[in-house]
Amino acid sequence: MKDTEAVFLPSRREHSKEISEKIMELVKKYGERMEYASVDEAYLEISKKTKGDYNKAKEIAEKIKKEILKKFKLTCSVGIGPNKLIAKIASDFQKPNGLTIVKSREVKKFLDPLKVDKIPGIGKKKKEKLIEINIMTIKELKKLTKKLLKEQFGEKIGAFMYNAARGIDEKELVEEKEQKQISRISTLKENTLNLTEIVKEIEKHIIELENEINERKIEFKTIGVIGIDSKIKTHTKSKTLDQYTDNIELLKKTSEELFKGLTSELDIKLRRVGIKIEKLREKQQQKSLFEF
DNA sequence: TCCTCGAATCC
DNA sequence: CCACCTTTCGAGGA
Repeated sequence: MKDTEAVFLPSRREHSKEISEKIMELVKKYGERMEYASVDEAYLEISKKTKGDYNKAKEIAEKIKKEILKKFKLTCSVGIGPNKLIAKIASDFQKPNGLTIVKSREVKKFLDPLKVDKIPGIGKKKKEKLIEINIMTIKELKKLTKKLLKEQFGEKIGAFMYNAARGIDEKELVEEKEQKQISRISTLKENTLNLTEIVKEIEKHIIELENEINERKIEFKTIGVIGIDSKIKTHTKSKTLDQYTDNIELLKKTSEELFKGLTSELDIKLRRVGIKIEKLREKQQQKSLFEF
């Protein structure tokens, strides 16, 4: 049984990605601009079309939901709001198959009673830290000063939390996001620190990366390896090359060296190992002799 | 200011 | 719920 599942998983993922792309295409026609947030999430800008009329926005949302249901037999959840943050929280509000509208003047009323972790970016850790100081809801979160939030959570995250609690989000839609890294990670059959075993596992990932690198004609400048030990602690090592490359042998060699360094510093066995390339760019035009 | 490492988040 | 994947941030050092 397990084997069967394993065989079907990759193809199913491919398939769902295809469907996702078709749905995204469909959605995009309803707005002015769209941001692909993930395989099953997108932001659609309709402010010009609706000119702030939420009734119009609602009609659009209903049409989208209907068309997706008809063409793909799938339901989806939609959130409508004055900015991406509110739209996102609204879309999470009723799931599945929801449609939540939050007008500008309703933002405060909508956010106040929600638990802090409804804000995207506030997960388990920040939630716990806030609970420590008796902050559970967004209304309570607003009692904290920007200064305190920055001290406790850092400059950027603190400012973000301060604004998010007030429904403030000025971020524009990003239509074309460029991917910044490609990684693969997997769980070992048995935990180990043995370099040969690890390299064997990483070999598989490198083959996958090689395909992607070739298909997309990209180059990378940084190579990183990651190990997660039996206590679920993360260990990483990375190396930035002095030039961009698409050399797979170099990727192999470098990752092995990085793992050599990584494992030598550890006395706890690794459970999962992975590899990543970052600082990506389109492969440059072949240099002409002249340029060379 | 860049690099490295790790934590946290999300899907 | 877990495994996997991506991104972003922060700290510390070069």
